[in-house]
Amino acid sequence: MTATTPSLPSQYHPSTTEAKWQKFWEERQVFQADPSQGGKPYSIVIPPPNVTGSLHMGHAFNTALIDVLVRYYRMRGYNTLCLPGTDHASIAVQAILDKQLQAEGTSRYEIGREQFLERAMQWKTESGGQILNQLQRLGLSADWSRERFTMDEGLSEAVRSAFVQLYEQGLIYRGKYLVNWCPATQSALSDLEVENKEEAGKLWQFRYPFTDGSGAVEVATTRPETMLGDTAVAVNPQDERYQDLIGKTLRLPLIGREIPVISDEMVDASFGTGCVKVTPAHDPNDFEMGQRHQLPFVNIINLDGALNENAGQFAGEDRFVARENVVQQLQEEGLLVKVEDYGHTVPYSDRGKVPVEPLLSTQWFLKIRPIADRALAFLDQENSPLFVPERWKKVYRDWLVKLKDWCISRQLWWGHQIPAWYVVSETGGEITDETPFIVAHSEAEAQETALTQYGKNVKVEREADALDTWFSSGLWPFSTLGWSQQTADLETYYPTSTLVTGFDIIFFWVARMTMLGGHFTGEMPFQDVYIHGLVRDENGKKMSKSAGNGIDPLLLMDKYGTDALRYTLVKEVTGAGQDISLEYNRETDESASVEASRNFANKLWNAARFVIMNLDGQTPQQLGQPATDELELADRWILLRFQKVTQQTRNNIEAYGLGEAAQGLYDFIWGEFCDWYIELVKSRLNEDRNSTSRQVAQQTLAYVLEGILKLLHPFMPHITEEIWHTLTQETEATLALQSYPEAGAVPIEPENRISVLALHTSDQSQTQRILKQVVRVLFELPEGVNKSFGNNRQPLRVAGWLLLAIVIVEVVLAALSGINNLPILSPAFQLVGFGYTVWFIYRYLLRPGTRQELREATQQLKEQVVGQVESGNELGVRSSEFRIPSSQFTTTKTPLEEQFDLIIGTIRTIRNLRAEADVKPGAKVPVILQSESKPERQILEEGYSYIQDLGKVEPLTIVPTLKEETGEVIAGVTGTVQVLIPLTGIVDIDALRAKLEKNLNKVEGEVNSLTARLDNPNFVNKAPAEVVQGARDALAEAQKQQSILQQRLTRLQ
RNA sequence: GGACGCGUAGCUCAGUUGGUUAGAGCACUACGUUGACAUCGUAGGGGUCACUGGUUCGAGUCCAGUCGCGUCCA
Repeated sequence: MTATTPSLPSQYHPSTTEAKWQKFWEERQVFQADPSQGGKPYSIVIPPPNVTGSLHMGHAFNTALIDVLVRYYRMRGYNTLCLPGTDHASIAVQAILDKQLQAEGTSRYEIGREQFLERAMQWKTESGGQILNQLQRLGLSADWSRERFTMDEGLSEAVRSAFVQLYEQGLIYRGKYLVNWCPATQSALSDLEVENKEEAGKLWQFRYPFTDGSGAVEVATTRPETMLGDTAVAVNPQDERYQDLIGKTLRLPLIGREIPVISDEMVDASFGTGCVKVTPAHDPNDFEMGQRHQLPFVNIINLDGALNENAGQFAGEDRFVARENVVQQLQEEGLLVKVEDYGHTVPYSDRGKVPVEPLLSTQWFLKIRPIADRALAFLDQENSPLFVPERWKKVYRDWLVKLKDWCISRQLWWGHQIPAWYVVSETGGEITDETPFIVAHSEAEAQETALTQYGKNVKVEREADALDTWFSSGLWPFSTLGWSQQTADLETYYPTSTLVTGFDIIFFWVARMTMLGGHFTGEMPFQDVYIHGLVRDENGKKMSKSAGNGIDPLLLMDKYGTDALRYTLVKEVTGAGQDISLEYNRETDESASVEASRNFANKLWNAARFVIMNLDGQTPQQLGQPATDELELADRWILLRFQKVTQQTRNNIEAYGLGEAAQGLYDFIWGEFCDWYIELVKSRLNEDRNSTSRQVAQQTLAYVLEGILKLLHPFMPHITEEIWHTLTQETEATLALQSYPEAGAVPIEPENRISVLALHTSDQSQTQRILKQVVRVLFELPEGVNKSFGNNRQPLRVAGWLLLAIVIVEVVLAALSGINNLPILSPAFQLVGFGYTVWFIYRYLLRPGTRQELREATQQLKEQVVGQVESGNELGVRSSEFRIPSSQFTTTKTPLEEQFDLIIGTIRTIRNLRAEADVKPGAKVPVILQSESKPERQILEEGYSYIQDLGKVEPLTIVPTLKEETGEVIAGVTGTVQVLIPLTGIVDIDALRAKLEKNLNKVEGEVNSLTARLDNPNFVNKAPAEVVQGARDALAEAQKQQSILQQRLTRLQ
C-alpha cells in the first residue's frame, strides 16, 4: 500500500493532459509497428490529406473513426499498423502557388520549373508538417516512423515502376483524343474533375443552306460559337422527315466550308429540329460521329479558351465573346431562325470554376477495361473488398462497369513527371505527335535505350507533363509499404485490413486503389471498406471551403478537448453510414453536442476521482478481484452489466457499429455505473476499514473502473490514459497497450439462485459445495441431456430432462435446508426455482437458435466446473470462473437484471412519491412495501439497504398484505409491488389523485388492449406461444396494478 | 431521366429478423449545493412515427403509391 493517496483535481483539463500523453506515446514509440513481432496483423493506411493547408472537420471525423479501430485491435493483441501520410495534390497545390506568385507580381513561367518545384516543396514541408501535427493532436495512434508523402523517393519510384510496367504491358498509350480541358488552369482533367451544373441557357436555331441552292436545313445548338468548327450535319436514319437530305451537302455559314449531311443512330430526332450540327473537335458525341464518318476535326479554340485562326473573323476572341458575335453575325445574314430559353447542364472544371472545353489534344491514357474487369471479378466472385454499409457496393460496381479509359496526363509541374523521353532528334528537335518516345525508369536508362535504337547523335527530352494525382494515390496502400520492393512490411501488413473513407471518393480513390492493387499485387488492397458520411454544418449543409461554412476542429478541441470532439463525432455515426450534423453556434463558437461529450468526460473524471479517493491508495492490482462468494447483489449486478457491455462493445466495434459502441458505453458509465452502482456503495465505503463489504466494494469499483477505462480508451484515449495512470499508479506502462476487456473474465455466478440462497444460509461454503455436487451430478447423470441439446430438435424432451434435473436440485436443497434448520428456505426456493425453470425454458428451449446457445454454454460450464471437481481441486468458489457465453449478451435480461430492475423501480417510485408530496430531499420517510409475491419480497429484502439509502427511507417495512391503515398515506406501484408512504404532514391530495388517475388511465388502457388481444382467437392461435404468454403475463401485472391503483383512489375519496 | 438515402419529441438522432401504449442526448419545467461531479443530482412535461392504401391476429418496422428533403450519376 502506498503512503499517499493519489488524487485528481475536481475538473478535467484536457489541454495539458492531451499534450502530455501525446508526447508520452510518441517518445516511447508506443505505436511503432514491427512486422517481426508476429501475431495476426491489423493494418490501416490513412487516407492521406492533401497538403493544401490544414485539417478540416471531415479529417477529424475520418481520423477519429480510424483511431477507434486501430486502438481497439491493438488492445486486442493484433500486430497493428496505422500508417499516416500526406498527398501532394497536384492541381490544388499548384493553384495555391500560382496565386501566391501572382500576388508577388510574377508567375511560374518567369521563375522556371526548377524554382517552382523548390517552392512547392517548401510549401509541402510547412503544410504537411502542420497536418501531421494536427493528426497527432487528434490523438491518432499512428506509426510516425512510417509516415509517407506521395512524392517521397520511395513512392515516386513506385509510380515510375507502375508506369513503366503498365506501358510495357500495353495498358498505357499516348494519343490525340477529346479531353476535358480547363482553360483556367490550362490542363486536362479527368471525367471526375468535371462538375455538371444545371444552367438556364438558350437554344439557338440556325439555317444552313444547301450548296445546290435547294433551300436549307435548320439546326439547333446551345453553343453557337462551335458552328465555326462544324464539319457535318447529321440526322437520324429512322427520321422520315429527312431521308432525302442524306448525302447532300451544305455551305457552312460564316466560314463557307462545304459539309455533308450524314445519318447516324446517335442523333436524337426529338432534339430541336432533328437535324444536328456536328463539331467533332469540340463535343464528345460529335467526336464519335466524326470518327465513324471520317469527318475532318477542326479545332477552333486555343488552350486559353480564345478562338484560333480556324475561326476566321472571330480569331482571337474569347469563346463567350465569340458566341455573341457569331449569333449577331448570323442574325445579320438572316440565318438565325429563333432563340428560346433552354435549361441544360454545363460541365464545369472543379478546379478552375469555369466551363470545361472539350478539346482535341494529345494526352496519355490508361486502358481501363482489363484492370477494371479484374477488380470486378474480385467483387463478384469473392465479394472483395467488403463494403460497409453494403449499399455502397452497388455504387462501386456500377462505376467499374461503365468506366472508360483514364486520361492520366496533366499539364502541371507539381506532381510525378511522366517517365517518358521523346527522341526529339528524330523530329527536328521538336516534340510532335509523331515524335517517337521511350518509357524508362530514369533518364540514364532512356538515354541508353535511345543510343542503341537511334544511334550516337540521338537527343532525348523528357515529357513535361505530370501524372494525375490519383495515379499515385491509387498505389498508396502498397507503395507506402515499400512496393515495388518485396518488403517485410508488405509481406506482413498487406493487404490492409480496412479502408476508412468517405463515400465522396469511392470513384476517385477507392476504385483506383482496387484496380491498381489488383493489377500489381494480385490482391485487393484492403479486406473491408468502411464508408462513412460527411460532417454537415448546423443547418445540415455540406461543409465546404467555397460556402465558407466549415467548422474548425481545432477550435472545438481547444474549447472542449480532443476526446470530447472525437467522441461526439463517433457517437453520431450509426449503422447505415449516414451523414452527421454537428451543432454549432457561429457567434459563440459553441457546440451543444461537443459540450455534451465534454460533460461526459467530466463525469467519468469525477467518478474516477471518487473511486480513487476511496481505495485507500491501493491499485486495482493490489486490491485484487473480488471473491465471488463475498459479492453483494449490487456488485454482482454491476459485474454482470459490465460483462454484457463489454461483449456488446466488442461486437459493435467488430461490426463497424462504432456509434452504437460509443453510445452503449455512455449509457453504462453514466446511467449504471455512476447513477446506480457508485451511489449504492457509498454507505459501504463509509464502513469500518476492516469491513469485508467495504473491501469488496473497493475491489469491484476498482475492477469495473479499470475495465471502463479500457473499454473507452479507443474512443477517448487521453482522459482514459490519464485516469488509468492515477488509478494503477503505473509510470512506465500505457493503457494503449493493455488488453481489451473480455466478457466472462470476471467471476460471478451464472445466475442468482445461489446468491438468493446464500443470503439466508449460515454456512455458505457448505451450501456452495453441495450445489457444486449437484451440478456435477447433473452433468454426469445424463450424457444424453447434453447430446439432446444438439441433436434433438424436440424441445419437450429436453424440457423433460431439465425438469428431472430441477427435481433433483429440489431434493438436495430440501435436505440442505434441513441441515441449516431454516424452514423458510424450502418453499421459498421452490418458488424461485419454479420461476427460474419457467424462465429457463422460455429463454432457451422454445427457440431453436437459443437451444444451440444453451448447448454451448452447458458444455463450457461442464468443462469448467466438472473439470475442477475431477482434478480434485478444493471446491472454493474463488477458484471457479463461470463464463457467461457471449451469445447470452443479448437484449434478453437475466433474472439478476430483472431483480435489480425491481429494486431500481421501487427506489424510483419512492423518489417520485417524495417529489409529489414535496418531501424535503434530505428528510427520511417511512415506507411500506407490499407484495403478495414471495420471490418479489425476497428480492426487496435483498435490496433492503439500497432502498433505504437511495430512497432516504426510515424505517422500511416489507409485508405480504396490508394491515388496517392509520393516517394519510401516499402510494404508488411498480411491478406488482405497492409502495406506501404514511405521511402526517400536508399532502396535496388533489395532485396525488390526479397522478394516480393518470397512472390508472394508462394501466387501464394497457389492460384493455391486452384483453382485446387475448380475446382474439386469431392472436392466441397464430402468434408464437412465447408472445401469447408474454401478453398474459403483462395482463396479469397490469390487472394487479389496476386494482392497487383503484384501491388507493378509493381511499383518497 | 436513372440510382440511392432520408422524413420518429422543439433540436440532433436511436429503434436488430413485425410482438406490451416508441427511446436517448440537448433544450424545457420544478426542487436541490448531502464530502466525486452545478460541466451535477432527483423528479416531471413533451411524439397521429410525413401522407394514403395494402399484407397480417398484430405495422414506426414489410409491400405499393403520394408528398417533401438530400446526394450521386446521365
